[in-house]
Formats: sequence, C-alpha cells, structure tokens
Amino acid sequence: MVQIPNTPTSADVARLAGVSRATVSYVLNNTSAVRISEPTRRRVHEAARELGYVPHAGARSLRAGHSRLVLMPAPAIPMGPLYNRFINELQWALGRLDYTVVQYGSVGLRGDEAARAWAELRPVAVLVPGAEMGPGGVQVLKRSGARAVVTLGPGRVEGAHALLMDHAAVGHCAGAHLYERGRRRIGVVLPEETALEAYSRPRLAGVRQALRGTDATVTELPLAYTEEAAARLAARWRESGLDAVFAYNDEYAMLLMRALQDEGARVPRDVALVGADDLMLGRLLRPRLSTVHIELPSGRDLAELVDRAVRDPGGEPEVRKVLGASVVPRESS
Amino acid sequence: MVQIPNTPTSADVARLAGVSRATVSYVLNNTSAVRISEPTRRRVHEAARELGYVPHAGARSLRAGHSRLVLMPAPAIPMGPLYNRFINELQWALGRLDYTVVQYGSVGLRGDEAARAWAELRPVAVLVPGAEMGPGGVQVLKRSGARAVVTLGPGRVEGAHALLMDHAAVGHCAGAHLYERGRRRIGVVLPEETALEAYSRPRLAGVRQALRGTDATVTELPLAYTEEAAARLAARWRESGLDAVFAYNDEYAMLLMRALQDEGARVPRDVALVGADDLMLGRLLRPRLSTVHIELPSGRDLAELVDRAVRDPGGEPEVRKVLGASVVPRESS
DNA sequence: TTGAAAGCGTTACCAG
DNA sequence: CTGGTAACGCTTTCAA
Repeated sequence: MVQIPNTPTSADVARLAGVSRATVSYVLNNTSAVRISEPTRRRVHEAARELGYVPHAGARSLRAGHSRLVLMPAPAIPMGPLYNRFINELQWALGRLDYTVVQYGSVGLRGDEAARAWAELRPVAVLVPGAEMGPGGVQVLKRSGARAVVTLGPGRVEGAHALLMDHAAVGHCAGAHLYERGRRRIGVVLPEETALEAYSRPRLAGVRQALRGTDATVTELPLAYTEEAAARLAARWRESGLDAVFAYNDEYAMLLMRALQDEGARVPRDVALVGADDLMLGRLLRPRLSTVHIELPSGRDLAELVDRAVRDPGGEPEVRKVLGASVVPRESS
Repeated sequence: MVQIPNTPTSADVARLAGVSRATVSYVLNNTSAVRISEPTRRRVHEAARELGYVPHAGARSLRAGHSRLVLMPAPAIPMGPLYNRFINELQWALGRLDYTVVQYGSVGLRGDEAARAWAELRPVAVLVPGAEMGPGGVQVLKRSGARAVVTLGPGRVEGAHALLMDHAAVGHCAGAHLYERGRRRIGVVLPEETALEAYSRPRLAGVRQALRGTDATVTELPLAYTEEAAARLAARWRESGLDAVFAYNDEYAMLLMRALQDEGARVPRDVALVGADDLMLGRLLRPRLSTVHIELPSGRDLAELVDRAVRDPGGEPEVRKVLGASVVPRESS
C-alpha cells in the first residue's frame, strides 16, 4: 500500500485509531475536562506517530480565536553579541511559557505598512525593537488581536508597553567619566550609517547633558566605518584641539584609535578614548580600550512581562527603564 | 457609535460596503477571472481602510491548502556581519517574490523535535542553516506540506536541496597559503564553544588536506574565547615549535596575536597568523591580519532557487557548492 | 456583475 | 466515556 504523501490531519489519525476526531483532539491536547481510557489514548498516540501527524497551527488559532505566536521584527542591522544573547534568552524563556517566537524580517517595509504585514499572522504579542513603529502601527496590531505590544527602544508609543532603552545613559556615563579625568574638549563620533542614528543621537545627547553647565565643549564627529574615513578624521586632529573622544561604540573606537596612533597621537596622553559595548576585542588593543558596559534586561523578565500583558490585555501599559550603563575604565582614558 | 475593538473580518467589510464576502475577496485580491465594477471596488477598498481590515493569513492558507511562509531557523550563535548581510538580502529577495520570511528561534529544541515545531506553521519552504537537521526532519517537513527544504551547511541531507558551504575550502586556502610562505609546523585553533564545531572541524580538515603528502605537520590548538586561555596557549609557545597558526577566524586570531606578542613572539617572523572572515578590525592590528575572505552566495540566487523548488516540488534536489574562499594576504603571514 | 454555499483543520459544546 | 456537529475567516466554484 503506497502512502499518499498528503498532509495527515486529525481526521486521518482518528480513522486509523478507530475513534472520532474529537477524541483525537482530547488525547493529543491532554484535555483534563474529559477522561479517555488508557487503551484509547495509546491507540491515538500510536496512530499519530505512525502517520507523522503535526497539528496545523493556523487552523488551531482560527478555531481558538488567538494564537501563541510572539512576533519580533528582526533588526536590519546586526546589534552585537550582547543584544543577541538577550534575544536568545528571551526566545528561550517565552518558549518555556509555551509561546512560539518568530522573527520577522522587516526589510523593505516601513512604518505602518510593516505593522499590517505582521498583523496578518495574528500574533498574540509583538515586540518591536528600535523606534520604527508609530501609534498607528500599534492600533493596527491591537485591532487584529495582538494582546500586547512591547517596544524596546528609546521612547514610548501610545498604547504600547515600553522597555525604555535610554541610550542617553550610555553617553552620559562616558561624558561624566571623561570630565572627571580632566578632559574638556570632547568629541563624539557619530556613525554615518543612518540606521544607527536611533542610537547615536541619544548617546550624543547624553554626553551633552553630562557636560551641561560645565566649561567643557562637545564636538560632533561624523565618521563612516572605513579606514580612509578614520584616517581623514585623524589628520584633522591637531587643529581640532580635542583632548577626548567618545566613539559611539568599541568598533568605531578601535578604528579611530588606530588612525590616531598612526598620526602620532598618544592615547591617552594626547587624547582619551572611550567606546561602548565592552567587546572582548577592545581589551586586545594597546592601550586597552576604556568602554561603557551596557546591561540589558534579562530575557526572563521580559518574557514574564509579555506573559502578564497577554493574560491581562486591559492593564495599563507598563513603562520600565531597563538599560544599565557603567564605565569600564581601562587604559585609553 | 462605539467601535467594538473586535478584529474586523471580511464579512464586516462586506457588510459596511453593502456587498457579499465573495465580492470583497475578489476586490482585495485583484482576482482577474472576475470583473467588478469600479464603484464597487472603491466602496470595498474604502470600507476595508475604514475598518482597518487585515486578512487572516492562517485562514487564507487553510483554505488555499498552502502558505507563502518561508521558515528559516535562526542560528543560535551570531554568525558575523557577512552572514547577516546574506540573510537580509535573501529576505528582501524572497519578499519581492511575495513570500513571507520568518526566522524561528531554534533555542532549546533539537533534532526532529524542532522540525515538528516548524511544521506546525505549515511553511511552503524551509531553509536550514548548519547541520542540525537529519533526513527524518526533512521527511516531517515535506509530509506537512513544505514544498522545498534547503540546507545551508557542510553536507547534504536526503530529500533536501543543498547549498553546500564547504568550510574545508577555508582551511584549505589557509593551509596552502602558509605552506607557500615556507611554514611547516602549523597550528590550527579550534574554538572550545561546541556550537562552532560544525565549522571548525571542516576548516581543520581543509588544512590537513592542503598539507597532505607534504613535510608539514598540523597541530590542533583548542582555545576558549578568553584572554586567559589565549595567554596560557601563548605561554606554551616556544616549546611547541610551531611557526604558523590558522586561527579559525579573525576574532580568535586577534586574541591569539595579542597574547603571542605579549609573550615576545614576533609576528610574522617567529610565527605567521591567518584568520578568516575578513573583518574590518583585522586591518587595525599591527601587523595587519592576514585572513581568508569568504564569499557567500547572493541572496537573490538563493531566493530564485527556493522559488523554483516551490513551483516544481517534484524536481530532483539541487546540490550546489556556494562557498568561495580566498586568502587576503596582509602583514601577519 | 454579484451572491450563496462548501470546505480547509481544529476544538468545544452537548447528546448519547 | 465517546461521537456528532458547529464555528472560526477565507476563497472559489456554481448559480442567478
């Protein structure tokens, strides 16, 4: 007998086990309201295994009126090992709570167009990193059944829970640290990649805030992530008169440190340098790179927040500050 | 009149527009087989916009018998900027072909258990990076309606298309290069993180293959990604008698180079060093780090392969070698 | 050109 | 304890 490779349904399982579809559902979902005899259970499980039966998530959520799907737009730019660990932890924790976590590539869609695409999947919750969603988007998602929308980013959005990742704190740390070290003419590297502006602007603002009311000055230093750009920036060094730089993150800091050293600048004597993200590689430079260590929330905590929000969709949107920043002084500052 | 925030269905749109559900479907899907009057189309679109109607992907695919969902398990470990760009390009290209691409966190599931979880979403195609899926998994996916399963990894799996990313080629390059440079006692760094074994083993094998039949020797150098581990390895340097190292990738190479230099070893005079991945940061070291540049396939090509496979599910599984590797000699070798 | 109805795979209710 | 049945939202014949 040739197996037709049609997708087996619960009806097929029922037929093979000699029971009704309802019974199959009861057995496979361990429905506690109904008691099924042990032999029957065994027959059903056996049949399901034999056919390679896999339930149809779409049909299930159609029937149930809601899914267990948690949608998380994938950030277009790689966010570094730290953020990656956070995401993995979150996925794991949500998995433990029996949610299905899925990352949706948001490339090419923008604004509320993206929200509509996501809404088609009828997620029960949506986690939005960055600042790419407006109130309209939240509206669309909630209207289509999302019981919780959580933003992970610099600001809050009407109707959504917010995990405030205030990158100004990162800049603030760095600025205060450099001031303490006696630096007064401070440059701040701004990556030219526009996708990073959502983070670089707040970090710059943080530096400014830390130095407000002091005699220190802040200079913006736009920089593309290439050796040539770094060399050009370093060449203008002496005339700029800066005595310190906060370099957005460790990668830009490493790039700039090299270029400065090639120009003959002594780090930290002539110019202090601070990065951010606490990458392993920063420790390999000579001098070792000072950096701002960033603390993300634990994935378990966020998973709990999501779960609570899903269970109580009416509750007030929760707003929580979650980004910890602290200077790790090493040798470059 | 208070809007009940129930998610609007096509029936609601039909009611508001004063037409039948069928008409709504025709209009919103631009069905060419049926001609709908312009005023009606307008009324339907208007009603849909007003209600914020978003179609239910699950219901649609239930009816259609298949989805437009392409599933891609997200690798548990960050794969670097190169791989990231490849993924983004792929998503964009598949999006152009009207597929919905989704990354499924595979954390905590393993083997065919994962395949079953994926199958619940009834994807029309599955792209599996790494070597985590066996023939059983492919079977499960195909049985549940997947028209194409494509593996991106070192080997091929029965029943699946394969984009062979032969990391032995990376090691081969490096080995041949070091031999050409006159090195004969060659160490190969093997990261201790087990998740990387799928790549480090083939790279080691490639080095071995490049040196087979020569007078050169190959020594395995297990190394954890910490400064201490690197220092320990470097301390055993003199006695080991090695004159070259292929360091798995640029990050491990940078770590080791630093440790070796701190031990007083001169690079490349005493020991040549080659990394892989061609990271920007490798250029910042002194000496500049030699590396193996890896060329991934274009996302557009893969998107086309997927599309073809979906349209012709019966076709022979396609097997294609797609990983280009070439040495970028700089100053460390 | 439009409408009625069937059916995709599930599960929950209600009879037996 | 088990089975029939209806309903979830959508598309697609078929009939008007």
